[in-house]
Amino acid sequence: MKLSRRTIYAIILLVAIAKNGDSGNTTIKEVAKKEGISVKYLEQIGCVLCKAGLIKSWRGPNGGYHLEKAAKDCTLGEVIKLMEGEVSSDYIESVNALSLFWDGLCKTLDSYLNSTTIYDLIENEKTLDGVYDYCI
Amino acid sequence: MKLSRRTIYAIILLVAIAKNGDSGNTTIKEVAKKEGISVKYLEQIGCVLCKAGLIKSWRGPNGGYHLEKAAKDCTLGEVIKLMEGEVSSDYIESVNALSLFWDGLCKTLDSYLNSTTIYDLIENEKTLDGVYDYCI
DNA sequence: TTGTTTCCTATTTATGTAATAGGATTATCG
DNA sequence: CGATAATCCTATTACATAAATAGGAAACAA
Repeated sequence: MKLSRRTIYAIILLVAIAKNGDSGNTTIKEVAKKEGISVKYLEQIGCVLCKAGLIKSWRGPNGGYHLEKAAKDCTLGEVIKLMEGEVSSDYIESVNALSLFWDGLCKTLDSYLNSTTIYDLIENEKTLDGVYDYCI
Repeated sequence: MKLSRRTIYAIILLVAIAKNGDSGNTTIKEVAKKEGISVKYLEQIGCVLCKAGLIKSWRGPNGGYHLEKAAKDCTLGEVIKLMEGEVSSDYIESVNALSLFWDGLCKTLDSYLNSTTIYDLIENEKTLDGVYDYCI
């Protein structure tokens, strides 16, 4: 019942890319440095996100990443499923007493994760940082 | 986002103990054999549950376990928290964009886990096994 | 051609789970 | 008392996965 760093890094990367929007490319090096993450490790994660079609990449100078779809359409459920893999329940499903409970748990989790997007995270962050979209 | 075997074994053990009720003691050996779990491993788990006050033990011949409180009052939240430990969120909490999301996730999970009890699991199992409390 | 970026693959290191092992303690019963 | 049967305690091993490191290949711009 925890999120691996791999997944958290992926989310951090997506948030960084989304924040830049179309104003420019986001590079691994830049994000890794700012967040104190290993460049080589974050590279691998960028690669996975790209293969899965969540982001689009360009190589070479001025290269980097863009989001493939709008931040509002990128759910955490999608990201987490990609990074953590399918919830392996091979053993738990063989336990009769637990199968209904487990199904319910998965549904509860999914509905929460699929209703939160990268866009939401950026909004949350703004609130915490005391930056608002409007002024009085 | 998975349950360790340790936790599943603990739940299996609690269910077995609850099923016996006051009709007799439940032993590790008996449950381990029936469920195909290592006796020595299940012993360790029984010990943890006992220390935490979820079950009560007697040693020696005719020894074994009883529930410490009613199966309806034994929530899975309690059991899972005990076996899996506190959800370690040391890193995730330092990520501003994720803190609100994480809080919400924990609340969602807790409310589901705390609303399911060992008693519920036994009822679920009965349903699956085609055994009902009443007949038409 | 040089430099900068993503991409690919292999290897190491660290960590925690699952299981094994051996014995100590407690209690029953003949 | 002595044999037996159960929980309890602690240490160690085996295994899997996560996290990180490493070296270079491919793509691209100036």
